[in-house]
Amino acid sequence: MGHDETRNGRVTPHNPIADDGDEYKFCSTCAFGAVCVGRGVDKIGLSELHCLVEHVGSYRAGESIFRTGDRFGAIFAVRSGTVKTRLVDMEGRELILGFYLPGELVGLNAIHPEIYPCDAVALDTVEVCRFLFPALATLAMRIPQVQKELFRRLSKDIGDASLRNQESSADERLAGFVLDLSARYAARGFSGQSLHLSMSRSDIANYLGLASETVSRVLRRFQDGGLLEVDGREVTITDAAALRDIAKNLLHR
Amino acid sequence: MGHDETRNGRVTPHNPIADDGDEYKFCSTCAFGAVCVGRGVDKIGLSELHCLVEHVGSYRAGESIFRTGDRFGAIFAVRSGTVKTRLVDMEGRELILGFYLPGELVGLNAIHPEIYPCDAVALDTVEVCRFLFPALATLAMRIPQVQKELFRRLSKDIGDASLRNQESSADERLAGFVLDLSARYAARGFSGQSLHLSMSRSDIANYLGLASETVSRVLRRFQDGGLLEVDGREVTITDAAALRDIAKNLLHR
DNA sequence: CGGATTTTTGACCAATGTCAAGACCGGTGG
DNA sequence: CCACCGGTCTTGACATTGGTCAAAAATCCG
Repeated sequence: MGHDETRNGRVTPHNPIADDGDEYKFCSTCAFGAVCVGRGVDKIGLSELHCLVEHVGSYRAGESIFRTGDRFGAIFAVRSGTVKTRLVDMEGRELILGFYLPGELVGLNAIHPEIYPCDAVALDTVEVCRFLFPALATLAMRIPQVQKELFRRLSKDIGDASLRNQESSADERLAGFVLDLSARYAARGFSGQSLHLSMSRSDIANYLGLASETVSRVLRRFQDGGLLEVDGREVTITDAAALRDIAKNLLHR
Repeated sequence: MGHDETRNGRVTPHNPIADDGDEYKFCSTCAFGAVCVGRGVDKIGLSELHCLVEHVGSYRAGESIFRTGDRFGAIFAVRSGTVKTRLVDMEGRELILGFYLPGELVGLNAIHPEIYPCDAVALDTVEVCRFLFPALATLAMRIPQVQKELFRRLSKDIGDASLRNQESSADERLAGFVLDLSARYAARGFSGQSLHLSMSRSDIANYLGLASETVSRVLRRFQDGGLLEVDGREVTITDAAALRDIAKNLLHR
């Protein structure tokens, strides 16, 4: 197979993977880490949460974790790899809704319609934790921190999604995109300095509402301007301040 | 004051207002209507929910229901009028995040940061119900339907917001905008045929990521093409099918 | 190595933004 | 009642960003 070779050596930022945790520690990059780590969930609550989780995968690049129209039954926390969510319209065009890194939750938008309203597709080798939603909701009724964490995650996704809607130039979008990815890796303890884009240029373009040619051109311009180094899908940020300055109009968090 | 004169006569689609309901019926357009109406919430749960609500208002056009940075304490259901949420950046430019009609919930994006991440501003005379969030969350731990309804609303907002992100032409956006408003009025029992835009052209433009001039021009073109009648802020849809056809690429719900 | 796919680059063009002027509309005060 | 005023809306002329098309280059993978 060879797709998990990075697990043997040093964990690199290029293929971050959450450790498995145990009943008391839980996965360090886990979606519910905040619930468990140092926030006083009692051991019983924690182990109940742990019981409810099921590790699934690996998925290979291109495989679906769920598909549009599937009955909603669970939300998924990414353990390793990157997931994209997308819609495909009748003409076969794709619309990318989001990218999910280790520690992030996929499927929260499916609670309402009770079917998954999009596909979730692995961009590389992906492992996830599955939380059966009815069980999670039941647990949330007994453990306030679980309920709170769910509300928090849902609310955050609303804020993030609505912030993405602002009109802005290609430069702003790209700068914002790179900084956002960087911050999200950094938040989970990985390098925010140099990052691997698991998605194609056209996925990025689609997600940002641009043409893939534009993504290429802007990245090149950023590189020429010394803001970052681009080598294929490896990106190293060399002037974060300048990027932030370009993206500043995207009034973030 | 005279700002609530419409309550005396026939309720018009131009200033829809939710009725006050009672302990068992609840406001007919209430945010939690679905919880209460015909879904088997027991009378105790219902009256508890009712106790927790506080009617506030009226706000006049331009007044704020909450402001960016205020400590988060409550979510608001619009009872009458229209609310917009917006950010204002350092240069004083506005970014419109959304419009809220009677029956819709404002403030769900504030749960996560625990402060309101935007202003909520009345566009006309507005009345709201205030739900103190801690109390609501507590109630949600005892009444499954309340919890479920909260999850549902949060999840729906994620879906709606992320769907707004697709790149699309000015025509598609405008057609989609009008149809969306129309459907939302219709869902609450008001006329979806003819509607009043409580917001200025520049608010619409800002929300859709367009210039206000473009909004004017597209509306004019739609009118010339017989798709709708525009008279200032009054819009009557005359060819919904054609509008749907234009907006079809925005793969909706 | 060879074919497929992705990415880059260039030339061109259209959609939409910007700027500016004028029309409209509602409210106010003479 | 009318004239004026401020804001909003519309319309026109023009500029610009970024999309489209096409081809070359790079990369991937068997």
